[in-house]
Amino acid sequence: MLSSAQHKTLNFIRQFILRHEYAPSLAEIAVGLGLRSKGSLHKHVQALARAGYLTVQPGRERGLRLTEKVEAELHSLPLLGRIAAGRPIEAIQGEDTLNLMEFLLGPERFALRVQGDSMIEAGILDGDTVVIERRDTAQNGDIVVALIDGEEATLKRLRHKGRDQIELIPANAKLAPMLYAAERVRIQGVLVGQLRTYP
Amino acid sequence: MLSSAQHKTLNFIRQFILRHEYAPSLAEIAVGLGLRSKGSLHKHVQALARAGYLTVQPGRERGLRLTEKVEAELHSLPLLGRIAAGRPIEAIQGEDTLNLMEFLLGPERFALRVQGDSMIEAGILDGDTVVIERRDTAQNGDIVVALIDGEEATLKRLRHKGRDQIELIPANAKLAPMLYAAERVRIQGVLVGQLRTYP
DNA sequence: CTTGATCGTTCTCTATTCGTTCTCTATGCT
DNA sequence: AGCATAGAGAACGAATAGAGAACGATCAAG
Repeated sequence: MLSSAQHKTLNFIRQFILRHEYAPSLAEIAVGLGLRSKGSLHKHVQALARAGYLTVQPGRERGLRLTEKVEAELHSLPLLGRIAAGRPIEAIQGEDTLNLMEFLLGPERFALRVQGDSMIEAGILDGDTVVIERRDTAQNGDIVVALIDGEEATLKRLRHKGRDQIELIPANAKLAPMLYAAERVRIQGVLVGQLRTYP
Repeated sequence: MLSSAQHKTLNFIRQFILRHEYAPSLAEIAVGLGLRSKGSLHKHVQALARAGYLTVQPGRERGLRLTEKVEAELHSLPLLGRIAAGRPIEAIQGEDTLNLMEFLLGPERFALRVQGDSMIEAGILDGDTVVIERRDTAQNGDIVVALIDGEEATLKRLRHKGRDQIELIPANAKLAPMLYAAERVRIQGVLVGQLRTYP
């Protein structure tokens, strides 16, 4: 495992390479990390090379290369910034890496694969994977996994109607909301995350 | 069996590693647990090591490591199955855990936060995070990060029109496709993944 | 080929962080 | 009471990080 300083160094290098398409010099890393000398930096880089995260071409200027191991073993991706139509990618200040684990993992969470188009207008498509946090209550507007009559499970937006009715609302204009007596509906969990891969 | 204090200690260490990708120091654990000294913590850590939950590299700073078994739990979610309207959750045979790292991480990938609604009909909403794989070519139908005139970056679906024109197509009926001379458009990467969290 | 700026490498020195160990005290349980 | 467990606090030495300077290699421009 990497020390704190090594970790920061590696992340900076990763991000620099993605932005510039060439490796940073030691001095540039030092500036980027707020250091005033590159003596110790050299040690960190060597340690990273020894640990297999990058290769150095000794003596060569900007001779750092990332290994494939990096992304596979770190849990994070460089977060380059914000993209909006019509503007260049802007850096998001204060955030530079996205820790996927922290982003989606947690106690009492599980994943489900979504089938069907009933939540399509909420941006949840057929084939997406959703992350659910196990909970037996939810608030109006939450998207929940609900079990109806102990038989049918479904992913819908929830609304409490009065004291003892529950409405499950699909996000699809073609489908109608469904109204149930509260005792027929058991909430199994609340949607907390979602992910999708593209082929 | 772990004592209450040991359990809290282990949980904190797991959380810390999840967030930082390196181990906490004893002092950091102490702060995290609300302790004012690290004397007894040392005992707990040793006990956890003896019980097989983690290993310590004696003397080394931040020398705590989670055991493989503990770490594997940390990287994945249980994948309970498939959910569709009108049926109970069905197990997906052959798959029972979802390893987030394999799912979205990979070499030459980075993340961007999406701003705007131009891809809303593709299920990409304002505020979503997209995972981009760096590539300079793409196929028809791919969703790409394209740099126009070296100035504007945008996330759109790509279509080659003839030999030297490129069309960038938003997924929003309110917006029109844009046609550019091929040399004005540089492809920076291709969309390979997407994630979203719900509050 | 020569030149000069850039860059990697190495070394020494210093400050800080950190693990480890002890002692002492407080608390809960049988 | 007796015992096990937990925490406070201090002290020590080891590990680590950083500053700063010096040197020689690298590389692009003339």
